[in-house]
Amino acid sequence: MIETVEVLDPYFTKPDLPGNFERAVNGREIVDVGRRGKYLLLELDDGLTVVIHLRMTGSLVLLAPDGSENPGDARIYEADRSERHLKARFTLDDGGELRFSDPRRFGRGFVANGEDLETYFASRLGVEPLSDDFTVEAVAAMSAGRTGPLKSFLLDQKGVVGVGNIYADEALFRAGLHPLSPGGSMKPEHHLALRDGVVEALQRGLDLGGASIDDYRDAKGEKGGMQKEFLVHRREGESCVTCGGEIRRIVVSGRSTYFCPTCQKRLRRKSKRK
DNA sequence: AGGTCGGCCTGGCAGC
DNA sequence: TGCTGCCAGGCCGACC
Repeated sequence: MIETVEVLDPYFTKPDLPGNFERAVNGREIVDVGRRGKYLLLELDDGLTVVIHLRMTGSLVLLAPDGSENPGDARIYEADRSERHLKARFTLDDGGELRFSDPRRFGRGFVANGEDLETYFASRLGVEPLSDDFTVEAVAAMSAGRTGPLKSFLLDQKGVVGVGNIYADEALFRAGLHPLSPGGSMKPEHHLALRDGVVEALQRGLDLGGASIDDYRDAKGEKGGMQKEFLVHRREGESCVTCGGEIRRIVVSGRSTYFCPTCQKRLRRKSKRK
């Protein structure tokens, strides 16, 4: 049970007021924990759901009641580290503590009922890439007619959810697709390659516990290992693992984008039928 | 309507 | 040393 929640930075609940968030959460039981896209969900015993988005630098760390008995533990390291940027503290009745901290103040939290949440997600989020719904046909359907670059297509959460800048680069490299290729230029073999590239890149990230470039830590305060295995991301000037050529960096829709010009061939826009 | 871009934020770092 | 300015990026709203 959550005994109390303290919102220490009103930005966390913006545009709603911290008091509303606190009143809705205080004294409630967490009956389930879930996720939709990049949104974390804490389902409460009265049907409401706490929704938290970490954005880039937010972290949610669970301090166990016995955490302090184990100096040197990553959780303790993380507790110290998060103290400076602590935005919300959930005090649990077992003596544990759930902390949301965020140096850049981009992360947000709010409370919503099931119906509102469905509406909220329906207008923003598409298919889960690690579900059975992420088929070749789905990729074909959602990319059809798109003229914008593939990179933008992957970053758009209304198509596939959960893919951010890192995994978009890694997925496109795995798929052998150029980030500037128009979404609608893909043929069936490219739909398959892109689907597999996205799934492989995300699965590799999960296996390695995520990518900790600067801030990312898991709920126990541990770093991930994905950043050590980037194939292209943040590797400008380094050698391609496949062909040995030079990795390039360009900017696509305002985001740094890394790719291998040799392995990732640019597709031409489909010409209109006469 | 799809696509693009700037703004929100702050820490870290390069450059002077 | 200390200042300025840029970069990082998920999402949103404004604009074309």
